[in-house]
Amino acid sequence: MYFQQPPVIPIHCKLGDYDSTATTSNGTELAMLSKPIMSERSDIFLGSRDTEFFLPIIPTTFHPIETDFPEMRDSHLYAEHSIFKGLLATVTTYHSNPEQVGPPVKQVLPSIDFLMSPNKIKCSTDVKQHEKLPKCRTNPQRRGQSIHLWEFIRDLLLNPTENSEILRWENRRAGIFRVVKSNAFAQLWGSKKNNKGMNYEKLSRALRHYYKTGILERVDGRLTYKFGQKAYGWEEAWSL
DNA sequence: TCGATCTTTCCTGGTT
DNA sequence: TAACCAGGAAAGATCG
Repeated sequence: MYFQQPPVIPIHCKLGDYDSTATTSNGTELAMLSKPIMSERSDIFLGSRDTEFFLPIIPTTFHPIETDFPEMRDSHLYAEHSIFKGLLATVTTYHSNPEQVGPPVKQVLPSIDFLMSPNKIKCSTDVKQHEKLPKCRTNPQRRGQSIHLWEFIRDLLLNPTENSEILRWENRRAGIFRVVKSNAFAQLWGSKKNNKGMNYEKLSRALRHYYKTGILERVDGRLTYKFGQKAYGWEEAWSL
């Protein structure tokens, strides 16, 4: 069963439940789970057993406070909490006794960089959302390496305070960006992929492959690229 | 196991 | 001359 609409999962995540955090461009904090978390129902837990994912740390006022964990298989209940848009991660919810309750339940969660600030959140009933998503290769052994190159670029651009010396927006609204330091850019990608032999020549070739798929578009100017129609998540949150 | 996808690597030739 | 761009070809890695 696959939930097309990303839910907010009302769990009580605390220090020790996650091994790293990320902050979105709008300041939303996310927690990357390091171990399965049991729900208040003993037969269900959220796990990172075969996939990695982030959970948004929702401000209390937006957190759907409930005394019981929602029924994982009840899409109606999930629809009530479907307030995020923009999906990247896949989450598998396991039942502790598969023979008793069936296969894992897969669902999708919002991108770490595509979350809207709480006051910008809009409810959506668009169940087709997930169809726009590319396949997400998630493997715990490849944590941190499964990201696609264009997603890596997008994430760098969405953290301008840390990465403006490497990548910089040329035209934020149009999705045009420029590589400031090509060597540093290639080394950063190489370190991400554990590939010491990466250089800008190779990296740029990979970028040019994106022209065919529509993830990038050609623009004039050296070291300048533009996100294409197939790229998502780079837009400013308030324009959604 | 196999096909699809996404790089990675190497290459030639052209431009800035 | 160095850095970059364009794109073909093939191989590697990973996934479903």
